[in-house]
Amino acid sequence: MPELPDVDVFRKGIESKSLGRTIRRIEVKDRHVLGGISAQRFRRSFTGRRLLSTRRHGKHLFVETDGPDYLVMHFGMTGEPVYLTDADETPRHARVIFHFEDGSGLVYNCQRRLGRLWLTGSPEKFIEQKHLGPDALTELDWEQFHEVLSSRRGTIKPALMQQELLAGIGNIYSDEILFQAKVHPQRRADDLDETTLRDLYRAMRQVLKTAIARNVQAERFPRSYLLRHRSDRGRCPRCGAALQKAKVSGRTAWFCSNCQS
DNA sequence: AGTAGATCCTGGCGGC
DNA sequence: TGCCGCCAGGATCTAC
Repeated sequence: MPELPDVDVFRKGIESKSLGRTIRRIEVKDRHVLGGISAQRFRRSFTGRRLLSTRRHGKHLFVETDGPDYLVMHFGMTGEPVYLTDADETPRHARVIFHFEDGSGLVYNCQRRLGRLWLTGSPEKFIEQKHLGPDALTELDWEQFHEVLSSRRGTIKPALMQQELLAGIGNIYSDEILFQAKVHPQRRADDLDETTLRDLYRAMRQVLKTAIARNVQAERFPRSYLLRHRSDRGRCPRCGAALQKAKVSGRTAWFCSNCQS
């Protein structure tokens, strides 16, 4: 579930709660979440290091340290950072805990264990190795967006979600963007005319920015957003019709068949 | 080239 | 009440 806006909010949280702190000790409670690195190597790389800056690319978060390695975080479906003061209890699904010298802590919490932590010497190389496309909000301009999608022969929804094409959009926000742009999730990408693609690009930027500005709290989102209504008895906030649910390339897509053509 | 389907993963929920 | 199976969905892999 953590998509681009969620990860950006996580990033800001880490900035304000953990930046500048020095790691005194690292507890790897579940080595399963470490992406192909041993717990020893992971601890050795980051113990004694200070957190210097953060950066987000799509759904990935990079934390720069004063050592040679960046910490890379991906949150899967249920991952989140949790910030501890010395009095706080460890959350239930703590997988890795960074204890800082001032007594505070940063927990990588992840219920379903689909998220991962890595280390990398270079975010650019990491992005390249993972074949991630440009960040949907900060890197993808209209020309690139047009180029990527106007030649796609497949369905629009999975194209928006494909991280190799553009990075950051998942199931929830692809539905929202398509709804705002009034595009049916099952339309072919190369079938959309220039104007519709423009609408889609504009909706993408507007939705992502709004979600970040509202701190990804659904109750603070505009009423006109699909996000607040995607449930079995949900109605379209625009026309009032019952929302439809369909499997589109293996994912549940919510949409309004009246508004989205 | 693109999609479908299985897999990984856990917990909540519907159905019987 | 108790248990089974389904579903959520991000990413990755295989098969077509």
